[in-house]
Amino acid sequence: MMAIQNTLSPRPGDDQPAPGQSRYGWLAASLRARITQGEWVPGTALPAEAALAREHGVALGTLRQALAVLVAEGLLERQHGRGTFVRAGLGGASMLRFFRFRHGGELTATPESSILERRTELAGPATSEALGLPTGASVLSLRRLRSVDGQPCLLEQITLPLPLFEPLASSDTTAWDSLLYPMFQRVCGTTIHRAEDQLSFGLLSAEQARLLRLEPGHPCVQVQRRAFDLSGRCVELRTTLGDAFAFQYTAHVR
Amino acid sequence: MMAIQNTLSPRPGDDQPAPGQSRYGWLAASLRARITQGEWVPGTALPAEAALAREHGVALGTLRQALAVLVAEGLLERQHGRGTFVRAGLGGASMLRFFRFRHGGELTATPESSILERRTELAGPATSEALGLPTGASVLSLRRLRSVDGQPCLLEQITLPLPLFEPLASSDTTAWDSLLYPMFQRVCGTTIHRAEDQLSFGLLSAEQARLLRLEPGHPCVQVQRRAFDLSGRCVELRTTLGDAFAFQYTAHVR
DNA sequence: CAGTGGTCTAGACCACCGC
DNA sequence: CGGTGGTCTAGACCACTGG
Repeated sequence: MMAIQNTLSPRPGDDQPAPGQSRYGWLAASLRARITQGEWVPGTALPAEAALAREHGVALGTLRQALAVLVAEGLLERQHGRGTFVRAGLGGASMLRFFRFRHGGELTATPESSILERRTELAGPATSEALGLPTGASVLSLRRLRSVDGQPCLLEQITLPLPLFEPLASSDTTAWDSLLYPMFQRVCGTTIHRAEDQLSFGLLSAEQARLLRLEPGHPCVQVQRRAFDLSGRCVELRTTLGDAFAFQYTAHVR
Repeated sequence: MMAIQNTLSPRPGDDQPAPGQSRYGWLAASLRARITQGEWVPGTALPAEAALAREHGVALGTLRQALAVLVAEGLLERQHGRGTFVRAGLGGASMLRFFRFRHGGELTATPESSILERRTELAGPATSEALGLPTGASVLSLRRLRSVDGQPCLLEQITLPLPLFEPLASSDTTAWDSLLYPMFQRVCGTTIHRAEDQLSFGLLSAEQARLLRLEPGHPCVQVQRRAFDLSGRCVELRTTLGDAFAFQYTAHVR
């Protein structure tokens, strides 16, 4: 005998769970879509387990398994007794995980930021490939110097896809926040959810050295970042240079 | 009314689960202990879920939750249809995650190894602290050069606690494997389960440069490793130096 | 085919949070 | 206190692995 589908069909339109997938996997995908499409904004709470389970016509355990997937992905955060929340994006000065700079005596929380240059330009083949843009698309190109106590410490080159970051193409750069990601969120509605940072080593060019107040040829660490939004799309390319002697990072193996 | 304990008491000696802990948490701790004490050797399979659940007098779901904890810790590995296995320790040349060296044209799998020096010495305060040894304990100190195609690439200083690594104090170092961790496992019965690598930057001393066939003052990356066995005890300290221009690493943020 | 882990259910009860 | 997520049970059935 055929399995009964469910006498009261859940959420008209997303009835049938399993082609080749598990039910919780399909459920997770369904919830993921509702999150990335902004049905629940970062920081807000989802409906309770029981409500979601009823809505989708599954057992509590199955729903919990789906939520566990999204928690593991870093999309959700659960708090006992309070609820299930969509996680806010990257907040703090995440480049500081690679460098230690002194502010007076203590370690810095957030360096100051100053935009040296802002240009609209056409993306080269590598850039448009990385950002998933058509060839010849427009991007916003930024050069930025970050300082601690007026002392320059990090030099950055940032590339942003342009239809998306249009609001930043004309606003007053001297009024920008020192943290870009929360501003991306507020001004462009784009949440930076995760990033991949590729570290390598090099020597400063004359111009780079001048901006960082170091000697030409001074050793530096280069961080090449690709940052992704909630839906997994790459929405920022960034190259950061900092004094190699300020470099410090701890990696965990296995 | 008091809860009935379980008419057939499971595993005499470890009856009572919950002081302040969940049952699965306590179960996980119990299984973790049996693993670290060698009841199940790395690579071997545990009894089936059903058997373990019966043995401990818990429901299947609860036992699965306990196993999930140990899987997340990297202690166990589960394979659908095959079984649940104790994971083997770190195997490959894990330092290569930080450097790219060329072997002919391709990237290297495993560099050759040569022991430059082996000494038994007394641990200083920092060393005995890190290894959890009493002050004045003996340790084995190694200096080791690793090469690709006869070209030196990594210089290492390794410190091992001595009662544990006694078999290595006298054996012929020229016969040692190029990978130490599998040898630790085979010869000393110690499994290296995880490690913490602290990266920083520096310049080569004259002697270091000579061994690596670079110039004195050449930029280098220093990896300070603390490696841990299955029970979480630190059993190796290692400092590795390599050409900064060969450095490359990708970090994932959030 | 027998044995393993993976999925799913429908409940009960506990622990935490905030009002 | 009511609402939230966390723990636990006792089953049934599915999917993969190996002989």
